[in-house]
Amino acid sequence: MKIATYNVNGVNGRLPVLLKWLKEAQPDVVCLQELKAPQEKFPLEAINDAGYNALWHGQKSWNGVAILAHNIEIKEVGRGLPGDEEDLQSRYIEAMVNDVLICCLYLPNGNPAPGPKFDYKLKWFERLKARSAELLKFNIPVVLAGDFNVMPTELDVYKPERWVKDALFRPETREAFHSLVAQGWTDALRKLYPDERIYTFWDYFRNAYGRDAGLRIDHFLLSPKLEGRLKSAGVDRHVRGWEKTSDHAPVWIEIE
DNA sequence: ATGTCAAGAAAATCTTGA
Repeated sequence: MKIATYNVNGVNGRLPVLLKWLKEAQPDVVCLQELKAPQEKFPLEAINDAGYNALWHGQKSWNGVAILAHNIEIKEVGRGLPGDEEDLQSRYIEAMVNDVLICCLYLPNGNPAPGPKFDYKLKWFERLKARSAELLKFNIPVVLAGDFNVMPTELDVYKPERWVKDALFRPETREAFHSLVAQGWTDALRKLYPDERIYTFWDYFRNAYGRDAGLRIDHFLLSPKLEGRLKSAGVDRHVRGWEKTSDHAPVWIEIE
C-alpha cells in the first residue's frame, strides 16, 4: 500500500497539478492539507473521476484536510483534534483505510514567534501528543501523516542558523516533535535515509526551489505495528517544479 | 525587510496567512 501526504496549498487552485500527480504516482491513500476551501467547495467530482474516494474537513479561506483512497473504503474515525472545544480550525482528520488508521494533520505554522500563534502551535502539539498516546495504546497500525511545520534536526534545513528563531525550528518546536516521536513513533523517511538531505518544501520566494533552499516539514510517523512493514519512501520533488504548483512536494511511503 | 502565492471582500486592488 502506497500512502502519500501532500500539502496542496489550495485544492481548487491546484486541482490540475493534483490530478496530474495522482495519475502519475498512483498512491493508494493520500493525505491532503491546506485545502483552502469550504466544505461544499471540495472538488469531489474530479477526485471521484480520478478513481478516488474522499473524506474531508473543509474551512473557508484557510486550512482544511482530506483523506483520499483509491478503490478502498474510508471509514471515518473522527474530525478535529480533541482537547479544545473552542478550536474550530480544520487541521485534523482520522480514518481507517484497510487495516491502517490514517491520521491526516496540518500542524499550525506558529509564526510570528513568540506570540499567540506560537502559543497555539505548542498547545496544538500537546493535544496531538495526548491523542497519539491514546492511539499507541490500541496497538494497531497507525500513521500520523501531514505537514507538521517542524524541521526535526539541522539536517532538515538548508541553512539552520537562519531558522533558529522561526516557529518551525525553535528549540521548543523541535523539543515538542522529539517528545512526540519518543512516545514510540518512527520517522519513516529518516529510518530509511538517516543521513541524507531530504526536503519537502521550498519557499516561493527568491527562487528557493532553483537554489534547493528547502525544508523537510512533511512527515510520516509510524506506530510500532507499522514500522516493520515499511518498504520504501520518497519525495516527488519534481512536482514542485511544475507550473502553478504548491510550495510543498508530495511525500510517500510504501508498506507491506 | 524582502520576496511569491491564493482566497476573500469587494468591484481593482488591498488584506491575510503562509
